[in-house]
Amino acid sequence: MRISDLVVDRLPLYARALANLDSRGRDVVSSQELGDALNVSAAQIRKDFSYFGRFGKQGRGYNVRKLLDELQRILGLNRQWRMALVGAGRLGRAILGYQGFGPQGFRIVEAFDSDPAAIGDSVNGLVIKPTDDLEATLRSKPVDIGIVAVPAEHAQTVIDALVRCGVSAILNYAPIAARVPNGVHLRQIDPVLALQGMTFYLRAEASPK
Amino acid sequence: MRISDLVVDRLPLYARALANLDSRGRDVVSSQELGDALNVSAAQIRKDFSYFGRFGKQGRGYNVRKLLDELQRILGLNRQWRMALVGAGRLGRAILGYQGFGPQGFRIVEAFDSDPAAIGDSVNGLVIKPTDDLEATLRSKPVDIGIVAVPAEHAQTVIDALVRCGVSAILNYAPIAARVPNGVHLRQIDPVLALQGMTFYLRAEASPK
DNA sequence: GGGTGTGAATGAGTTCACAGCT
DNA sequence: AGCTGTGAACTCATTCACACCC
Repeated sequence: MRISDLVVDRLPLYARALANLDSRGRDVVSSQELGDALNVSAAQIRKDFSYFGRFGKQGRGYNVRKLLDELQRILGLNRQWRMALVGAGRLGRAILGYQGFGPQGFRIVEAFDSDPAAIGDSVNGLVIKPTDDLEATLRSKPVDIGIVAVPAEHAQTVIDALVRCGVSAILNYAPIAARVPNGVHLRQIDPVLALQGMTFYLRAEASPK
Repeated sequence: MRISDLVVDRLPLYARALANLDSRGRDVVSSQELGDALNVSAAQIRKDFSYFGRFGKQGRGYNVRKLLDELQRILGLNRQWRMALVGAGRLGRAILGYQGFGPQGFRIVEAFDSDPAAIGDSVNGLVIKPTDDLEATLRSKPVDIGIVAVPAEHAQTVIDALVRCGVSAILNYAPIAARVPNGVHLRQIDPVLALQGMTFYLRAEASPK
């Protein structure tokens, strides 16, 4: 059975909320309560879970620990994921320094840049390699996920190279509408787009008369 | 008439593509061609535009410059937007240094942090003020948009403070499901969620037998 | 009583397909 | 001939509402 992207994208949200509850010692939760915390309807949550199994107990709710385990298994969060970063400029270095990936099992194991001034630098214990070596490096030591933080004009080229190395999930920070072949997953981090999506409403509301 | 969020979120994408075409000297484009470049169907694009007016010419297509102007007007991109950043740690400083906001009319005009060691630092010509002064500062010199880059545990408090100051659009980098009152717009930048949405598929595909 | 799991009903969003302008 | 603009058809997603179980 085909599960919608929208459903899949909500699962990590649920997992995060459950991890919070778990760390606070909570052991049972209802779809209602979970939904209130996440701005999602209780019915939505129950339906989403129902695609994967029956994890709750009628009259009681869900066991937090058990449900969290299930979600982590479903999402593949119970293992380490190896990532390669391409582009080690300002943005790339901020990504390298970001402390939020590790605890969630995401580890950057290679970093590339094409600027001779950057190559050889050691950031957070990782030595920056020349982008020219990307294909050779990733073919001998594959990664699961690619992170693209190069200027817009080079992003598609880099993405194509990653795909050639068998990377089938890419997190792209460059502001372009990237193309990837079927079977390759792509997510976009694009703050400007997010801002522009909001100014539409500000514009409308800011004119009271 | 009520326009869907999904439509609004595609408009900036169109605007960006048109700006590219314009800068390359192109002056007419069809919905087909625009769609091919963005992985959106031609019908979708025509329908999206139709909510706002009739911008094309049958048999010819759209005038790039004119359509871009219309979209910029609709999205409010033809003016400057004042933003306040809260949280000037690693992430916050990377945001302050990001070169992509300015050219699109987004300017960070205030930066706050609660760490005494950070307060007073000058980053990119902007002096970091204590978060305690946030409300006083923003009440006397309002901003349009707030950017939140504080640790998860403080994010909701900061968001509430911004809302009290009349900020009605917030870009949140903290990994929480934030709550905002009706009429306040919120977008989330959350790379970990994006990654976790992809590992679901990797997990499934990685087990061939 | 309380809360899940789930078909059925509703609602939203996208695509179709074609009339009509250039 | 070519491409827009748009109702109508369709597909996909969410909510409803209730049988069922703890």
